[in-house]
Parts: sequence; structure tokens; C-alpha cells
Amino acid sequence: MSQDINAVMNEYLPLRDVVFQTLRQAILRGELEPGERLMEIHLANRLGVSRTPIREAIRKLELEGLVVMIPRRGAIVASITEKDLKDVLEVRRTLEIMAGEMACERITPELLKQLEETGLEFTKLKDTDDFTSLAEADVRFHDIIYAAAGNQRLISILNNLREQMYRYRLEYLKDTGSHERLVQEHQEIYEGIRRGDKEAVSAVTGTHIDNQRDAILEAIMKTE
Amino acid sequence: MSQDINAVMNEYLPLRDVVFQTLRQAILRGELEPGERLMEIHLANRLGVSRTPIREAIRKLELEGLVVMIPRRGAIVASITEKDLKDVLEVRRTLEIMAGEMACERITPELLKQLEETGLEFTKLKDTDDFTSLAEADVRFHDIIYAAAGNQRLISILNNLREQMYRYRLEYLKDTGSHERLVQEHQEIYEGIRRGDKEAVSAVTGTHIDNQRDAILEAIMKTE
DNA sequence: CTTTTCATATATGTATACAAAAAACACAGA
DNA sequence: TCTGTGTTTTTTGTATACATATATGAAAAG
Repeated sequence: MSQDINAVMNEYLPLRDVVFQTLRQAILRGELEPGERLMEIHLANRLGVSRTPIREAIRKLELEGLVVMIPRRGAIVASITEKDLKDVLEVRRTLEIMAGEMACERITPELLKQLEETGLEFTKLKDTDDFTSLAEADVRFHDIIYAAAGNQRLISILNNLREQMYRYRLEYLKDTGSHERLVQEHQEIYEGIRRGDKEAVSAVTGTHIDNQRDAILEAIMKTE
Repeated sequence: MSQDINAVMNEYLPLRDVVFQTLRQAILRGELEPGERLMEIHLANRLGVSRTPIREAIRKLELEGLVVMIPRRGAIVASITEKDLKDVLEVRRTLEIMAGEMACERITPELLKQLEETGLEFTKLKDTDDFTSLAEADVRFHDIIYAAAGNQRLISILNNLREQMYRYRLEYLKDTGSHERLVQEHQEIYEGIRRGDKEAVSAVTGTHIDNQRDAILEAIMKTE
């Protein structure tokens, strides 16, 4: 019930937030390429709004680091260097391990069940070519672990770090050779959390991210 | 020289950035209290600018979580719950340890020297009542460790987490009884990094943050 | 043919205008 | 006194206007 009320209340979204999400998606998906200029009037016409919401959205993208401002020239899409990616993944590795270990202590039976189900879902998708659904199942799997860790700040930081790599995620999931390994890792992570075995979870999560890191870096090399 | 050129080039700051920094400081120092409304016209008059730069500054504060938006009502200063603080400190603990361990591997002789000097500076200030300088020295000490870790993303996240607690920092530094212990901990952290002893650095850094956590939580209890 | 200079166009930075929603208030009625 | 309702005020959300800085391009000078 209160959910419904909430839904009704949320049906209003300021234009600036619509624009923010739109531009954000476009950047993370690579539709707006690094170095590309974000010209306010152009975007305003394109999205059918005035410059004001565009500018306010850009301010948020600026703080998030997705665009960089050049004084009196406007915003350009930030380019990610290999160093940037390594830095992001290094921090993410640490925090994913942290989340996994905390989940060992704090996970509820409810969430544990969801984790198992999502793991199975991922397994089912692994041999299909529905990469989008596969990616979504992967996101859900990790989301459940974050939720189990029960630290809101950790969740937002991890989500942000993960999103930094959306542009590459689909790329590396297309490497179907790695799916078997991914399924295996998910299974081990689930088992570890179920047993409350921090050591095991920490180790598997570490290699999970390391593998991802290598795959992404390799994918980048190819495209450049 | 190039510093001068840079200074000249940076002499231009958009009003929105001036406003952003001003409001940010005011919130972090507690001059704007949690729950307080940020009314655009009022702020605009107060700072002598139009609503536009105010609004753009608020968008950044919004993304940073320092203010929360209420639809069609505007922005209010975000209030920090005890849970929020615990969450922040929990993540910060992990990342401070990460930074310390990375510093063990990557620190340069140059930075190691700076770390030693800043530690001594802190020691010198410990018995004075110049809490502001003491806090600054503490910030510098940790900044050097972050820099030594050599991960830009880690630096920005840690800075952000640290700033979340600026409102309380001065409070707990006024507890002069803890100064001796702080000096001791800094000394041990420095020694650990010098020796490249990750275990030691990790342990001391952990208790360093834990102590800070307890002090801050205690300070909050008192004020409420 | 290259370079410099000046005029023009374009885009940003800031201010203001306007519409609409929410809050505050006053007042009538029970 | 409390409640409900209509009105006014305030404030936000969005659009537009204006000034200025930068880029663009053509014409003049070398």
C-alpha cells in the first residue's frame, strides 16, 4: 500500500533528473564518446527542453567525473585512461571483498535464498546469447550481496564504481569462453557466504574481480 | 613558474563553483544545520548573485549527498544519522587500511620524508590548543599516505568520506586526552610504512579509525 | 602562400521572467 | 475551539534574455 503511495508520489520527476539519467546512460553505454562536446543548446533542442535542466544535469555529471568542464568552453565527455580503469577496479576489488565478508556475518535467510536463485538464473542464461539478461543477472547477484552487507554508503560507492565500467561490461561478457568460469565463481561465492566462510569468499571475490579486470583490459587493447 | 601561469589561469572561477565551495564549507562546518532549508532567493541575495549559480551549486551538493531534495520544496541540509556515520567509518576503515598497505609497497623516499615531517609537526602541536592546525596536520599526514598509494580514485573517495565527518572532527580533537594516543598511532603508522610492514600498518590504521569512531560517536551522544 | 587582424558567429555564464505547485493565512461555519 | 475552504504569498521548476568570451573565417599585409 505505502508502496503505491510512494509510486504515485514518485511519478513526478524534474526534467533535470530525466536529462541527468539520459545523459548518464548515454555516456556509460558509450553512445556519447569520450572527448565529445556536450553543447547545451544542441542537447536542449534534441531533448526538447530548455538549457536550464541541461545545465543542472551537467553539474551532476561534472561532480561524478563523467564529464570535465573546460572554462567558458563547456563540458566534454571524460575519457577513461587505462590507469583510471585500473584504479577503479583496484578499489572495487577491496570493497567487493569487504561486502562479501560482511555478507558472511549479516546475511538473512531471505537474502541467502534470493542469492541462490539469482545464481541459478545466471547459470541458466550462461549458454544463451542473451548477454543483456546475463549482465542483469550478474548485477542482481552482486546487488544482493551488497544489500546483505547492510551498509548504505558501501552500496552507493560500489554501484558507482561498477557503473564506471558499463561501457566495457557487455564487451567482456561476449567472451563466452569465460561464462563457465563466472558461473563457477558465483557458485563458490554463494557457498562461501552460506557457510559464513570469510576466507573463501574473500579469495573467490578477489579472483572474480581480477578476472574481470583482465578481461576488460584485454577488450580495451583490442578496440584501440 | 608554471605554478604562476596556472594561478593566473585559475583566477577565473565560475560563480557556481564559488557558491558550491561556500555552501559546502558551511554545511561541513555545521554553520548550516541539518534540516535547514536552502532557499534559493535568500541565498542569492545573501551571496549577491542570481539564482542560477545557486541552483547549479545545489545540484552538486545534491549528488554529493550533503543536501537532499524534496520535490517542489527545494533543498535541505542532509542530516547524518548515527547509522550513516557508522557506515561511513566502516568503509573508511577498509579504505584507509587499503591505502596504508599500498603505501607500504609504493611510497617514494620523498613522500616518506614528508610523512615523517608531518608526523613530527603533529607531535609538536599536540600540547597546544591550536586545534585547527592540529586537524590540518592530521589531514596532511593522511593525504601523504593516500598520495603514496597512487590511486586517484581511492584518493577522491577517501577525501569525500573524510569530509563527511568534518562537522565532528574538531569536537573530538578537543578531547586532549586522546592526543597522546594519536601521536603514538601516527608514529607507528609511519614506522610500519617505512619498514613496508603491511600487517602492522593495517592493524594500527584499523585501531586508529576505530578510536576515531568511538570518539566521534561519544561526542555525538553528548550533544544530543 | 602564409600570417595577422578584424568582423562575425557561436556557446557559455549569469540574470531575469513566467508558470505552477505548495505553504500560509484568513475567515466562515459547526 | 476546531475544521474546512478559498485566497494570497512564497518558492520552486523551467524558459528566455543578455553580456561576454572564444572560435571561425575572411580580408589585408607581408
